[in-house]
Formats: sequence, C-alpha cells, structure tokens
Amino acid sequence: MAYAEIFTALAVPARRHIFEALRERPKTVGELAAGQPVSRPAVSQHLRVLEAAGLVNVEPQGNRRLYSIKRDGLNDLREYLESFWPDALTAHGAEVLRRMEKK
Amino acid sequence: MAYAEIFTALAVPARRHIFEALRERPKTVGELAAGQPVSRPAVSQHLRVLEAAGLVNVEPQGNRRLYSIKRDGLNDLREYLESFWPDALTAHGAEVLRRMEKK
DNA sequence: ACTTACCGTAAGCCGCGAGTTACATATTTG
DNA sequence: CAAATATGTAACTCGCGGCTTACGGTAAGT
Repeated sequence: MAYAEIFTALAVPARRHIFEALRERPKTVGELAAGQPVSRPAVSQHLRVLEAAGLVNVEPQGNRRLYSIKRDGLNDLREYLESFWPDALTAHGAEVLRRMEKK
Repeated sequence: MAYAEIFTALAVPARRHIFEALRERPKTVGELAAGQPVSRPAVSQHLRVLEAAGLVNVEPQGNRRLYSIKRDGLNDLREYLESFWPDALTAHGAEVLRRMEKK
C-alpha cells in the first residue's frame, strides 16, 4: 500500500527531478535547489514528501543535511508493477535471464 | 519520457482502482463505474487519461466500449525503475533467478 | 419509429497542493 | 560573541484537475 505514496510523490515533475538528481550522488538541499527552477523552500517540502514515501534517506551533517536515494523504497512499486503480469516470469525477468545466458 | 504520464495517471486513487479492476478481465465503462464511488462520466474521463498514458486498450463493441489492460504500457515505467540501480542485476532480477534455481 | 441503454463531451464548481515570501532555528566562521 | 550559512516551517496565493450535472450521439431492443 506504499506504492500509493510513491506514485503521488513521483507524479510531480519537480519532485522527480530532485529524485533523479540524487542518482549521481547524495546531495544537500542547497545543491539540489541550485539545479532546480524552484525556490529552496519548495525543494525542502518536496524532500519531505519523498522521505515520507520512503524514497530518500537523510543524514544530518553538522550544518547541512545530506539526502540520498533509498532504493529499497522502490520495492513496493516494483511489486505493484509485477502484479499486473499473470505469470511469475515477467518481461524484465526474461531480459535478465537473456543477459545471463549471453555471458 | 512516457513514464511521466504513467505516474500522473496512476497517482490518483480512483484511476488506480479502475486500472486494477481491469486486472480481472476486460470491462465496459458501466461495469467499471458500478464498482466505483464516482460517477460514470468521471470514469470515462479517467479512462481517457489511462488511454493517453498507454495503459489501457479500447475495443468498441457495438453499443459499448470494452477496456482492457495494455501491459506494454508499463514497460517505460519498468525501465525508469531500473535506471535507479547501477548494476544490471536488480533485486527483482535476483529474485527471478532465485526462483529458477529452486526449481 | 420510438424508446431505452451505453457512452463521450461541455461547462462549471471547488478543494488540494505546488509555489512563493517571511520568519525561526541551528551550526559554522571570523 | 556576532555574522553568515544552511535548512525547516508558517502562512498565504493561485492555478490545475477531479468531480458533478446536463446534454448529445449512436446502437440495440420492442
């Protein structure tokens, strides 16, 4: 039931951009806001939503807070995705197997 | 870039419920509206969004229109998900392999 | 042909949430 | 200790979108 919050969290472009920006490396709020067309408080609010959805981690470091991607948070979304395929072996599973066999 | 529309499509509960209701079998608009707390026109509008996102198929059958899940529409979302893992073998891929080995 | 069933579209209302500015708090720096 | 830096929170505005009612159109039934 956590996928609901994940969908609403990633539905808004600004929030997706922030989340995607964390793919490179953990960043502070200021860093994230610098690469965004919205104000810094807006980024803070978005990060709160992302954190509530279990998509990011926070690690306070003195004066600033370092945000990073929490990959486990995407598991619920993945399971939800898989629930739409009747068989256990999904397209992605087949793709992984195909790569393994090629090696 | 289609995952954006998928996120916004599945972010609203009513639309998710409609989409999930199609897991059982293809249904008409009336059938879908019957199992929903919203009006039938609302369901129609939601179906339009789902169709624009490539998540459902329509097949006009005489008087009514039969909607069904379009699984390929979820591929973009899946690829987006995978883009957050550095290595090719994701948690789900590992799970699939685990099941295969058990057999 | 008339009526009924099924569905999409138009127009309008209204609440939610994304964004801003202003302010409060805490840590670092000089 | 004072100033600057980094971040969160509060209060407010405002536009988007979800929902409803009303209507139009097409197919089926009698």
